Amino acid sequence: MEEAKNPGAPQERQLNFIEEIIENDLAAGKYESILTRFPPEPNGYLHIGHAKSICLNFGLAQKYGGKTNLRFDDTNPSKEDVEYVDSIKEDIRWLGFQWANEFYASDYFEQLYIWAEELIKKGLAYVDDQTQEEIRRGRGTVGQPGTESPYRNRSVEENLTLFRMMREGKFREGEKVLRAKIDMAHPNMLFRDPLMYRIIYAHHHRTGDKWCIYPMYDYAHGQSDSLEGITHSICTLEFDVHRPLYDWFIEKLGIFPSHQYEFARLNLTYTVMSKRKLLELVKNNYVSGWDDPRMPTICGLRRRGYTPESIRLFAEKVGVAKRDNTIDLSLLEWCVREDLNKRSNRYMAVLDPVKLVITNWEEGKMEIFNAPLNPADPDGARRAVPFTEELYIERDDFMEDPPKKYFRLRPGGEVRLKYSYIVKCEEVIKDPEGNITEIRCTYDPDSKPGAGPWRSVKGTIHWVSKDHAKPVEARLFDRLFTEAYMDSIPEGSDYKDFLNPDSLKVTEALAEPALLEDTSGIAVQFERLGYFVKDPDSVPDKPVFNKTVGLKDPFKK
RNA sequence: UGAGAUAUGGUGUAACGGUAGCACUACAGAUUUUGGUUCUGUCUGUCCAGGUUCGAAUCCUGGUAUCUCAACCA
Repeated sequence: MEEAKNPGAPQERQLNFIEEIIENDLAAGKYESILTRFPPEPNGYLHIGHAKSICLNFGLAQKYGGKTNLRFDDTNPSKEDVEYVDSIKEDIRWLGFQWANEFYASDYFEQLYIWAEELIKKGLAYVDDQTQEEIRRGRGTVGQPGTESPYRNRSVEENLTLFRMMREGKFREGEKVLRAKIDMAHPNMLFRDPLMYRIIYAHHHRTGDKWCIYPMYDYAHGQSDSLEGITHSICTLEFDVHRPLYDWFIEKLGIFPSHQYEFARLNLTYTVMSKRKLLELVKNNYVSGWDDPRMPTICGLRRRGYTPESIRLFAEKVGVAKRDNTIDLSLLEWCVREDLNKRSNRYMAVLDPVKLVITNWEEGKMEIFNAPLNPADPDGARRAVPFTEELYIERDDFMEDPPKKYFRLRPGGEVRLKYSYIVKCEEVIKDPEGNITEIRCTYDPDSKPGAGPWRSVKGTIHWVSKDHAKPVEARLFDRLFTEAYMDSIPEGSDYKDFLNPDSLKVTEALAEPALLEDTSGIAVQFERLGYFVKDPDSVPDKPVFNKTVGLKDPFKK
């Protein structure tokens, strides 16, 4: 006998580069335990890209026995709102994570101010009177060095006085800023005397009107990390240019040396991932809200039927690296199917019903079939499905003139009604316009499951009993809601038509009204999922509107 | 002709000088009470050019491409 190459040993998952850094730090005794943080700005809802970051930060802490803080980066009151902090907290909890502390950058405004005065006293910061335009010009370009501000060499005393007056509200917005004094010719643009404070007269969602000067990101983030004792401050790639400045403030202040590490942010095919654009979709009513099932937001995905487990699985599958990436949407879809398929209950529902009458059925008779709630668990819970003379089936499960490989119902053909009898189509009834209104069939009494030998036919389709079925309200069916939307989109329409809520049409029927409350698994029953909002800026050369997931399209090609 | 970052199949991600592996996708076959699920198989890859070495995705040199940075956003 040949020996197995890898006897029983499951392959260990490779460490990503951040895990490697952490393991090295821990091994070297640099830290006793790690502390990470998730630092959203409360200016929008979290999306699938944030989910990657959340899973990374919280996941790392879990893996290495550390903790994670939630810190709202609320340094710009003109863009932020409590609505967003509430939704962010809800989404993180829903994803299954618990933060050790809930902090706000605004908690540190006083300390940050004290440190600013300290830097002024060290001659490392100054108040600049230049206009925004002058500052911009003075910064130079990527190719050319900047020029120093005429106010750059004020005395420490004057700077201190002016800065205090800024805090006291003695100046108008834009009149003065506090800048770090570094190097106007530095090759890294961020070192050309970056702004530390600007004047904003806006109501802050937490500090109210206490402040009229607000720290910039670069002046607030590193120190906030430091104050909390964050060991590994993980952010996306575009901040890598900021890292030297992050380190500079920490070094000049001589405070706890948090370190920043960058990974590549998530991009998904066909998916808008910019907060700005998502906000636009919401504000202009192209979608019903941040939780519209077509949105790539966490709450949108939730309404669409995605589970926390599936999103966490996705985050694990996409990996963590430093190169720019565009993940194929099919991976996300695979993740829900993977999760839902093995544990969700199944019910039959008909989206676009057409009546099917059993002509040789005893009038008034009802038979109850016993079906598994989850076919993957045949010994588990079961449900009762009533079968009567009049049924509904899916309109596209019947074709009068089917193509070669069509397995479902056709004139004279046979098909199995899932969990029940085999029926044969004997007659098709149409209205004057030629639309099919009724399909008349005979059933084979010997094909009853469990009674007699099993007979196989090529097709099996789902159905509901007409008199037992219940119309379903769209709002109860977020998953189908999406599907119904999708089916009503005319081919070639651009995204604005695509987003027209008036195009909604839902005509489902469900066998067991009592089960309405539990809609888990509906998506899987139909083996279909919808799509994200297309990027408004992308050219719709290849629309993906009607792609069906997991169910092969027999008419393709 | 500034600085920083990154280059491995269609898409992601491993391999840390020693057989380029895994996942998604696609395709093919088997099983199947939905064409789903499950199982099996197949296709496609080291940015380029030199060099070091018995041996290079990996080290060296030189190119090339892509991304980020010139907000009183984060």
